[in-house]
Amino acid sequence: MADIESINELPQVYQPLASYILHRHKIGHEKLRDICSYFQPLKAHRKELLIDYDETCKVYYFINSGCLRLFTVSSAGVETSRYFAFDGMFVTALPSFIDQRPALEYLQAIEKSELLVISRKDFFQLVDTVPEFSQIYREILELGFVNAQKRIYGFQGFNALEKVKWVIESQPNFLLRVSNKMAASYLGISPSTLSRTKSRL
Amino acid sequence: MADIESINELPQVYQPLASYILHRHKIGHEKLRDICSYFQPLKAHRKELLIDYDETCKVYYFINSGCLRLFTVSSAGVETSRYFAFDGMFVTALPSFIDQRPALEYLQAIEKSELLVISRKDFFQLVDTVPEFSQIYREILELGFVNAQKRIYGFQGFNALEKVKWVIESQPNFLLRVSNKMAASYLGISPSTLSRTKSRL
DNA sequence: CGGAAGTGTTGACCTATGTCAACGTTTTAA
DNA sequence: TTAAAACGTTGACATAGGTCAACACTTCCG
Repeated sequence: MADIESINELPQVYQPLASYILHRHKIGHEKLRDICSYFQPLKAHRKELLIDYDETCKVYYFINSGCLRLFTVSSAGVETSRYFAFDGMFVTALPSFIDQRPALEYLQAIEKSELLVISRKDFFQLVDTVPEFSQIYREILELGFVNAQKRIYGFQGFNALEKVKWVIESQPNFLLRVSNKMAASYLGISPSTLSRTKSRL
Repeated sequence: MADIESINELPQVYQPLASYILHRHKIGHEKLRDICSYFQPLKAHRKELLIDYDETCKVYYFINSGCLRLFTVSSAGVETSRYFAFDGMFVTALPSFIDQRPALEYLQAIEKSELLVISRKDFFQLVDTVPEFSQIYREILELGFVNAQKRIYGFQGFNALEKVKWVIESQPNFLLRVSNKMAASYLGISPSTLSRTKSRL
């Protein structure tokens, strides 16, 4: 049980990440420590903007606790929520992170959050030198892809009621954790309609 | 220019794939030949089903020429088109391919198509043994993820006119190559609305 | 503690888009 | 080659859901 013990040797702040990795891969605690050493703890307060619209994204975030949201604002000033990431998940403005072009979206903490940050340079160095981490990145991409697909297909031709049922089904805590307004902008319906729909469940 | 010449040494049927790889990576022609050797040519006729709903997907396709479509059919019998892949693109029922569970979608050739097929086993063997191919898989996933995101955000809150403009902008040949009915089911609008919208452009 | 700002809910009304049907044209397949 | 099926377009009509406004409740912050 060396791997399990090795979690406890690590500083508290790395335990969610260590747990994330060990949950997916057999990995020695040396390597685990090494991976963790590239991540810096960071606290973000409610509503803090982590990536701005024109910014090129240079880091990846892991969420120890809290919630981050990716969103855009249309020319008419309407916010559209793209994605919500919760405790124990990786998140960044991925297209910008990959291509090093302006994000064209915002990344924001919507609750007080405790994060780990890794620079893009270190991230890809881990990807290129640690097979287990390369595998983790692959899994993040696979999961991201599959989730994006699910979202498209979950929405395609669905009416408001079906969308709400779908989100309750696929992310049971979502409506409890996220404000109606943000949830509505995620589901692509108006707050009024979301409110009316929930009352009819 | 050994790499360029090496394309011409390969059988005709592998040239689009070789071109795809060389376009993205420096790679010796030995390795290139080796990669190609895992792919088998396959012809598909118009409307041929390559993956069925309950089937677990065991292969990846590369399209030499033609067009493949991923779609589902609702309980009410309504088809929803999920994705169209054209010449020079990789495509499969990815969630099923990754997790080896039933596809829950159909993969169909909508034109007479010339394909290359690689088995899942060989695919992942290449991923695990050829760094360039691992990189290619990563790029497929990244692109797939980014495209899926673009599609979500391209659709979020857009009306019919905006969706049509968006698809013309992001995939100029799409409406020329795909029937109105399928295009409509991809855009999440009715064929009537698509027809009316196009006449108003 | 108290005023201000933000949020959720609900009603009234309006509009974009869906449904259905008719019709001519194109494609399919024997 | 031709009959049958599928498709694209268009009109008439129905409706889900958007917008806007009012109001109560909660949260924020000086």
